[in-house]
Amino acid sequence: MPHGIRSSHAGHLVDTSVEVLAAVFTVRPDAAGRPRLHVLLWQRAREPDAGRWALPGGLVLPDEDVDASAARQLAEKVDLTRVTHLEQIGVFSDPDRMPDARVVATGFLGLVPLDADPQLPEDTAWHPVDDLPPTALDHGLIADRAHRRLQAKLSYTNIGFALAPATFTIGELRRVYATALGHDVDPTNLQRILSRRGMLEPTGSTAAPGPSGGRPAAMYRFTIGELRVTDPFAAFRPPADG
Amino acid sequence: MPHGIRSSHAGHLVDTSVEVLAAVFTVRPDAAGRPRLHVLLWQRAREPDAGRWALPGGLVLPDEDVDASAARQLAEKVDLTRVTHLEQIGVFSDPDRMPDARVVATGFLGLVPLDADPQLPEDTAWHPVDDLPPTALDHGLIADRAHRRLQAKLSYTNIGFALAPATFTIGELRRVYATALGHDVDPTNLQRILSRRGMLEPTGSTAAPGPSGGRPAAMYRFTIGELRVTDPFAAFRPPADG
DNA sequence: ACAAAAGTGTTCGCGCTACACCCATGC
DNA sequence: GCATGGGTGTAGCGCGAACACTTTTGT
Repeated sequence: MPHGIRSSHAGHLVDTSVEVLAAVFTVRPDAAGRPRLHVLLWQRAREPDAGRWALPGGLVLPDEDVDASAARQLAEKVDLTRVTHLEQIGVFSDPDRMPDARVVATGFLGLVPLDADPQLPEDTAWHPVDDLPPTALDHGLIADRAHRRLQAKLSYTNIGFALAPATFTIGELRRVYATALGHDVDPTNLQRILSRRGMLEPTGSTAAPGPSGGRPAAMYRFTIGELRVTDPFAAFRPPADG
Repeated sequence: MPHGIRSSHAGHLVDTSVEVLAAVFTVRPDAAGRPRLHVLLWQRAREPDAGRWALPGGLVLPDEDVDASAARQLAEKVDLTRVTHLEQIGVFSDPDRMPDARVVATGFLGLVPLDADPQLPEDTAWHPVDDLPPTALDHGLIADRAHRRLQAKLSYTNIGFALAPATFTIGELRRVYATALGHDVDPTNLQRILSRRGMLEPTGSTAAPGPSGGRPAAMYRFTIGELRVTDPFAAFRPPADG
């Protein structure tokens, strides 16, 4: 097929370029010390939308695909190396999403575990998802879509592994799930559902109790370190025998 | 930000261009008269991959987003106007997916109802999904991903509306679901599941019985003509009261 | 009457929620 | 002992699969 677009649009010459933008989520304590779901944003210094907060990302290079590009730019630009999950959310391609340039963006959902502590650049910070500052361009929309994808996948996949620390107690895992979902989660059921699905494994060791005592909690880890669909069909399953 | 990529790759000058490719499915009888799930393909006349079968699509124009572009190209190039559902599947961006040009493709899942009868161009035809001819480039991969997305969504959304005719009997709808899923479906359960979810509505009229008799079937239609998630959460539902 | 096709009723099992109850530790 | 937090047991229920049974037509 063709060798690129170069045509007139609204009066000036336009190339189509391709960028990636990642909404990277993690669970960590907010200013008040309560666990919240946060997104990584950096504050734009230049127009368009100078001063507003943007998702990390940038142009895709000629020798990389969009997935590799997203991983690379998170590592290079905001020093995120422990991105435990990264998946495409969709293409954002409104012709007017950026002024004076045609840039088609691939949006990503990224996840960073609770026990990672990346050194963020000066202009970069975690922001609670339910209290975002003014966002640049369509980045708020992308973050919202990614957030909803995360919430949905917590139910029918093992995606929690990517938010949880390497090992954890059921109570800690409960707080991660409750924070990401935005509502309380019963630790009993969390235990049993993930165990039945074969996603949870005791490490054998136990955590030290708090200052006021309490039974020491058993430590667990996820058995699988990549996304799996654990609950594929609700209705219209294939019949029992062949 | 930027004004397009123009850089050296593997020795020659490359622009990044953006195309859409749609895997459009429909249920219709095959040569032997049995209902099968088909994909729309056209046979390439030129290199690369001349003679192989390709998904319909093409370059995105400067003043349209990718979704509008996919709809437009299906209407213009293969005369598909009754595309009842069209959704993004993902971005296919391997740097070497096309020789001598950098083209990033957005893949789509498209659906055409059973009672549509588009006039296809000469080089274009429906092909059974489980018996595809040699496909061009990565188009087979895109079709496969779209097919799996369709199968998954039949379970937890109302996406069947986009494959079914405007009105139908439960038996006809059963054949549509069974064909798209690749296994038999119990008409009793199909009825009740879709009815409980509020997706099905009797028209009041009935279909004429076959030549050998039988109780005349009631006609139904889908209540909603766009995609809805009807079965959102399996596990970790929000608690009953606030 | 009989065959054919549609629709209804019923049983069963599984998975998830909710909640009561039992266990282990620090003070 | 008692408070604190972790883990176990269990009842209930909603949903879906499977299948027997009834209804309505044509021959």
